Amino acid sequence: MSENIAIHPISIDNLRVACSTCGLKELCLPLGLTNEEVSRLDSLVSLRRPFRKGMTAYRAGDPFEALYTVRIGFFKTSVLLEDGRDQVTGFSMAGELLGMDGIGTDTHTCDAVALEDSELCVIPFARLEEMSRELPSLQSHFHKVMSREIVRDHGVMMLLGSMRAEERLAAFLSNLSQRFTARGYSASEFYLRMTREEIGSYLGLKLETVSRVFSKFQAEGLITVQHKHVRIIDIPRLRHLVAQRPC
Amino acid sequence: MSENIAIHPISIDNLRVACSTCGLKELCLPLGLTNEEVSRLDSLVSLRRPFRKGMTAYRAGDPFEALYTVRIGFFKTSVLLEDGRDQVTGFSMAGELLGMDGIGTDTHTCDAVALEDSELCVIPFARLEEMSRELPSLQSHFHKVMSREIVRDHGVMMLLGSMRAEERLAAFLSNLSQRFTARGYSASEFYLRMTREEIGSYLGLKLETVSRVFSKFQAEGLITVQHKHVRIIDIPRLRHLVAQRPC
DNA sequence: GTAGCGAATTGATGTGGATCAAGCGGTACG
DNA sequence: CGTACCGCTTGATCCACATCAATTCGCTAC
Repeated sequence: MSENIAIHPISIDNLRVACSTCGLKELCLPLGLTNEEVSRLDSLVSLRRPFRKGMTAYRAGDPFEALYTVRIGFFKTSVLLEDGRDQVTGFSMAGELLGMDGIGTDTHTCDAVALEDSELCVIPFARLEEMSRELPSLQSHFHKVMSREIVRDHGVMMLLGSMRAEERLAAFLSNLSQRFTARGYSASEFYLRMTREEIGSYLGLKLETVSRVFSKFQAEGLITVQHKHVRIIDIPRLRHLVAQRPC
Repeated sequence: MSENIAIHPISIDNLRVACSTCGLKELCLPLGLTNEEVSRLDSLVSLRRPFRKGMTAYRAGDPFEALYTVRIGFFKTSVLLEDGRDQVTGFSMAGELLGMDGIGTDTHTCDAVALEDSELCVIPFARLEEMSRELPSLQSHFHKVMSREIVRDHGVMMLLGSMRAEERLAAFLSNLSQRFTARGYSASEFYLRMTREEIGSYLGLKLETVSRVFSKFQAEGLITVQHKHVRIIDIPRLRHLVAQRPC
């Protein structure tokens, strides 16, 4: 790609990534680094890849080479059972790190699929390890990101293991709302990028149940839903629904 | 406890840890390091702490300072919901790393409780990060361990989100069997350290259901169970039960 | 020994969410 | 412009697991 730099300024812009000028700096890998450190990251994160809706960033079984951060768009990750059942393990939005499942065995163990037209920054993992040996704050931040992924997974286990359908969906909506807020979007109004079936898979419910609970929440004046468009009317009450006593 | 060090030589022996002479070298943090590197670890992992059954290594909310590896014994980790419901997120046995949940926020997010008299090695985290900047193979191995924890969590999500009770218990037993094998114990015969209720919490089932499925497996000649003692009669068939078509 | 208690088993009954089924709205495409 | 298909909603029925309840087992204490 470097041969284009001098020739096509526009595609340069597309391919050249600079963490130092990226709007996601505060959410993404550079978090907590000094300006000087961030500019060193620029040499590490040198490639950006576009994905059309439905395209796969990596699949279970693919050799692991790089981590990815979501620059634009929305991804789901899912694991497969031999018999075809699959389980959505997460949804990733701007600034979030993708691909950490591959580090342990040098092979990816899940699929990452774009839920809308998206763009990922590519972070060659060997170089990330190298650089994090030199930049303690990068090392520290990377460890924190992995740890938070573990904690998030524990939250999902809690949800799947001991919450009822309504609590699960309330937790899901409330989590999305928080993450949109952190990105400067509305806390109360957003478009779902995933289908009812994908939500259901993530929450351990069937799509019909997801749909019914949406309708119930709407009937109770908690939210309005029209297809993918959700508006949360009463955020405190939604939060309160999570972790309610079983009756 | 430190006031005893100079006084009772025996307790010194108890407290001094040497990875280089530890039988768990092949399972634990030193995995993949050269002898020379392992001896550098000895200075890092300088403390061993005993726990009686029921004691807590750390609780949600505790400040995070160190990781732990299980030297002897068995731990469970669990997260709590405000209303008192709790979810067992994992069981840890010899050589496994504990406490990674705390890295992300410098605060532990779950409880770790000894299920039998146990011993943990203490790994001050700041020093682990320091040393892993100097020893690439330690860094790499630590990243792999964290990644595998994420992958394991995905497996549990799969289990909780899309398996039936029998598949869950079969997966659980088969996983225990594998881990005991890796530690040189029998693959087919072992003692459960946890109660039916703890198994149930981990698997998203009630203790009565766990008990019933145990009985059913026994009636089918798959295993024998007597309280905590389990003997797997037909390991291939047990494996086959996991990820069976839904009917 | 036996009293007391927590863990486990087993049976009877209840229910939350799955499954099956029908219909609708939106949209891609010939 | 109509047709086909996908995603979603909603209703009727079913069933896997939860819940409630009664014993039993095995351990610890005294």
